[in-house]
Amino acid sequence: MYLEREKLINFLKENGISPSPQRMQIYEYIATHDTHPTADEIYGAVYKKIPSLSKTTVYNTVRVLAEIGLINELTIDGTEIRYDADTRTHAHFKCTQCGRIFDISDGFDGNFSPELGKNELNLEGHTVRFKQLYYYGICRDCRENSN
Amino acid sequence: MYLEREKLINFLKENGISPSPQRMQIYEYIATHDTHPTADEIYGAVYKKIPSLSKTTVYNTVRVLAEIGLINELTIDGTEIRYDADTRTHAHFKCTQCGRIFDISDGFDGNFSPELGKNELNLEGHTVRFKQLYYYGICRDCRENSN
DNA sequence: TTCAATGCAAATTTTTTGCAAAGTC
DNA sequence: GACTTTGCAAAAAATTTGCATTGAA
Repeated sequence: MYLEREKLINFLKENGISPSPQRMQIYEYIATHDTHPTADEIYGAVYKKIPSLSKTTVYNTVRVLAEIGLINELTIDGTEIRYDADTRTHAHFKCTQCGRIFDISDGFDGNFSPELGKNELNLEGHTVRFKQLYYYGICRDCRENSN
Repeated sequence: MYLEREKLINFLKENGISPSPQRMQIYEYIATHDTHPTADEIYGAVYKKIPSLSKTTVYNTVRVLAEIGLINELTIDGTEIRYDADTRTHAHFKCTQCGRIFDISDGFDGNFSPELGKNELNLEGHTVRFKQLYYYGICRDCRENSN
């Protein structure tokens, strides 16, 4: 589902950016954690492997990775940006109690077109490049724990 | 579509919060501007009518208004929260060129259930209270101006 | 006079910017 | 050697917090 090392290196090179250890590790961390980490969380984890890492590099890298479409930015929170290496269109659910963000494979009505993101669409005269669907509520765990 | 003065006062009182001039003006500003203003923009505008206004009061007020459901928070941007007094479920389109945010009356596929927000829904075991659909792209004006 | 609401100042959090040092082709 | 990438430090932007003052019932 996510790019493996070989393909990642090629994809980066095709887009004119070099596969530095920092970039490889940052992408790998995002791709292997479905927690939709923030820049700070990415930094905290990758720092253990590359102690010289700076937050500036994390911010630079996630911007570059988002620009070439390797990851998506999630703005489900108003005050921090989260990153997702699963670039197939899917929705997200945020539990307002525990704060966790869950992937939702499809809109609840079965109509959250999974093909968007590849094709441009026209919406009331505007050209759509991308969309995000966010749900908010109480997750299963929090609901059951409160019983 | 938006609460007029009388109803606003009653609604605030019903929810145990007093209809102070600050709260009235802040709600009125959001309700009469479809620009989805940020706290800073609200402050800049309401400050002209209430020069003693502080940003803390703006932040306090928008939190309270959101809690009682008078306004919605938009997190279409990752780094700032915008406010919308139209609490009917509808989508938003953000132009990545000019930065403006447009109301979209309905999802492009006609299936963005307008009744959500009133009824709770179950989604893969989680309890949904609220949802937001955000589109990103180039607005009509920007597209035509670039020709 | 009690409690809620406001406002100032400082602190916190997230992200961005300027620039020098290090690495790459 | 030119160009890219990194990392530090400082700045900027958005939001929150502590607390004293004001205002209303």
